[in-house]
Amino acid sequence: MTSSVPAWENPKSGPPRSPELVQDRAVRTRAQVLLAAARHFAGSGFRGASVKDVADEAGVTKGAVYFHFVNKEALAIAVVEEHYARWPALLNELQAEDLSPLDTAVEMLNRAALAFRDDIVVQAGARLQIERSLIDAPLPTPYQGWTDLLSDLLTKARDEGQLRPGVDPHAAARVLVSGFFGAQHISETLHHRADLLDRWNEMRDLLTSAIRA
Amino acid sequence: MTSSVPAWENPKSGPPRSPELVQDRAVRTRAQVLLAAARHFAGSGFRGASVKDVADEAGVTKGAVYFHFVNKEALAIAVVEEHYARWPALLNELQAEDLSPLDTAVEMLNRAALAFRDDIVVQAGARLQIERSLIDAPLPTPYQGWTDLLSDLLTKARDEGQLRPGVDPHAAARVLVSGFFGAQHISETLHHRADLLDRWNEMRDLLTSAIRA
Amino acid sequence: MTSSVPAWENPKSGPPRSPELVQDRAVRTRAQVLLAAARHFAGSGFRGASVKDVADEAGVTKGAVYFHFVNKEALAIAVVEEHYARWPALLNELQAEDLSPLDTAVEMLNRAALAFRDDIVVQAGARLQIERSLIDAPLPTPYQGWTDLLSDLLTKARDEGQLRPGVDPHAAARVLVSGFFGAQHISETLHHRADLLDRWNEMRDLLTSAIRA
Amino acid sequence: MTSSVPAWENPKSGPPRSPELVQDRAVRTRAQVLLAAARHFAGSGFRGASVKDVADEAGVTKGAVYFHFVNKEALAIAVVEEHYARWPALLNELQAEDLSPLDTAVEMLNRAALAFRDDIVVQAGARLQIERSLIDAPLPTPYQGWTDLLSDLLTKARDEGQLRPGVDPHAAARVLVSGFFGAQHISETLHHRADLLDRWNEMRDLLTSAIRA
DNA sequence: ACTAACGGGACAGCCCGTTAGT
DNA sequence: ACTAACGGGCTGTCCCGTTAGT
Repeated sequence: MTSSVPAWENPKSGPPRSPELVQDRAVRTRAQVLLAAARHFAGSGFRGASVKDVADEAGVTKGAVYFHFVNKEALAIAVVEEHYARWPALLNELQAEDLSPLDTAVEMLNRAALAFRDDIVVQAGARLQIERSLIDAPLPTPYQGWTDLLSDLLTKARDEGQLRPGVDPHAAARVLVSGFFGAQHISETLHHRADLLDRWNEMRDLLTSAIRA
Repeated sequence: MTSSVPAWENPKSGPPRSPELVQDRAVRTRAQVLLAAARHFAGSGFRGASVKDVADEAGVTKGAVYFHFVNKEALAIAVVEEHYARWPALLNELQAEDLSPLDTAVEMLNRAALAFRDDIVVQAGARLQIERSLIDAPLPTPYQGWTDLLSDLLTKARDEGQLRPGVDPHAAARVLVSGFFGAQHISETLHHRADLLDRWNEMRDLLTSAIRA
Repeated sequence: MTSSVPAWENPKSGPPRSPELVQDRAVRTRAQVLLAAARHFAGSGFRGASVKDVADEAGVTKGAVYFHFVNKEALAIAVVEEHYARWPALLNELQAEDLSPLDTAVEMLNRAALAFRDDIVVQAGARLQIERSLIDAPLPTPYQGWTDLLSDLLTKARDEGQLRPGVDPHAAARVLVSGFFGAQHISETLHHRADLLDRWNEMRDLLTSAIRA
Repeated sequence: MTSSVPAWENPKSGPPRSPELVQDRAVRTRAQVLLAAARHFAGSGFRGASVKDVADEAGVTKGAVYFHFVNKEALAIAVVEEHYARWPALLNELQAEDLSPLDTAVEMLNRAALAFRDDIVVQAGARLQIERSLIDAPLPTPYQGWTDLLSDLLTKARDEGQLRPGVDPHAAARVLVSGFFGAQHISETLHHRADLLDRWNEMRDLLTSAIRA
């Protein structure tokens, strides 16, 4: 009853971004810079965050930042990729729990809501995606991975008779993604995501009542 | 069966701000600047659009811009207020059509979708609201006017028995707003709003199937 | 016996570079900046002279510099054009003296030697031309104007029987230009142009003894 | 009839600087770096060439460059010294051919023209000398070695009656040097030295016709 | 009511040189 | 003998806002 891994954006293996970076101090520095960048990008956006701010918060100089990242855009890309690296990991966890496809889909979003509330890298990635037109570098296409994943799971759900007749799995997937990101964004704008879970629960309950058989 | 005008953000529309602005060249210049600002804010965001860009597109110098607007933030505020001035007008139109409260609510959103697709001022206002944390000036609280309006209409609809039992009008209003803005934003990000109407129709159909009695 | 004006690099009219720039303070500022730029370019070269240095010496800020010149390259171009504006003026003077073509050619170079020794703009232009490969902006082709002018004059001189038989006017013109700039450059490098006139006289005497009939 | 070796700038050529550099990998690395530096200095000048560029082209890291050369200036000095090491070698060759002093002088310059056209180290050295004021390190005085050599040879030529009466050997030497470097520089600027030999032949023919008895 | 001109301050990006590490 | 990593500093550019001038 578990579903196979869908095509997510970043299927290539994890930590060792570049084959070098052998000194362990370096990986620590890089991680610090990345985290500092996430904090500032999340708080001030791409233009609002200066490289010096990031360097200061990371406790290094700009020279060190530019050793690890060729330019500011590369910093943004790294943060966004770190954001996307969260979801395959989360899916792996869930597949161990042996849920139905529909429950897997909903639970993925439940956990994602938690991540959006608590994980600064996830928040930064979301904000950078919103500002992607200001960043002249090719970020991964947003929402696509989520839409594909949910389409896949909902198609399986339909095949197993879990969906109300007449519900198109692909349309439902798009609606779930739009609803999730809309609720998340408005919660962030109005209440710094303090009510994110409540808002998502509201959204989820209404949508599932329309989708579930 | 028509519903009263709700508390919207900007009820103080009316005539031009200062009486001496009635000189016709000045008002024309002001309008040109505002339109140019809308275009650049919509396309490049608040930080990405420079005052010089706006002035050039309006065919005036920066000095002229600063004659009409004390600073860049004032420009943004003016655009956002122009955005919010659209909705009371739209509501007035609809009330002449004598629809039920639920249909009024849905039709408001249908027309708003058209405005988001076609009206540069509406688009600019939406983008500025998304970037509101970058603009250190008090923009009107976003989403609130829409939520209040829809809450009002849905409450009326419930009183008239149009809602499915157990549906909370306030929660449903929040969900509608989140769904609308989520679908709108994703359509803008992925396809420059070309598929906005399709995406909104998908969203609307699923939500109304859960809400309508 | 006077010769017509040859095709120099910059035959377009003089001072009013751009149609605007109406305030007289502005033309003064622009001239100050240009002179300061000439001084620093002559002394430190294109890369060695910073825009801040130039602004400081001109007594303005970088912002003012960038109002008059779009970028550092534009500053260099302006200096070089100012350099080239010297020669048509000089030629005009000489034509009033009714010299033979050959004497006109030689006297042009004599006066140019004085200018290279005393005129900071001429010196700066020469240096920038030497460093032209570092400046990614299209400077006027160097040496060409001088070669064309001298070719023209020497051709006239040959037609009047002033040249030793077998001397090619074009080759002689190229040799004169190379000899002049070589002597000028070495004098600058070794003695800050203190002995420029002596070196040029040496060069000129030897060359004319080979050229003159 | 052969002439003795004149005082050239860099008589202390000889074996490698420090005895422990004889480790073969080190000398190879040093040579690679020097060649890479010559290429970049010739193409981009002293300021335009970055140490990182040089290191990359040499296939090593900046640290390796700084192991062999204390700073960027030392790199430039090494290239210039390598440039000057060419001429004594060339003179030695010529002295085996048993030419007259005047022919030796002219032939030295003929061969030098070939070197300026083909040898990147010679080109780089020439360019660095032109930019010497930007390099705050004491480069050997340029042109002096050539002038001394030619003065010596022309004095001998005069003593042997090869010079036209009234020609000062020292002045003629200075003129030859100026003419050579002027022609070389203009050929480089206008045609990337493609016509260097033609231009030098022109110059040489005119000058020798004025000098030779 | 609007323009030309200017001030001051930031920011991204590089670049030279050094040090920790091997 | 050489590399990976990092520090500090500077420069060109741009941008917001103001003032002199008309």
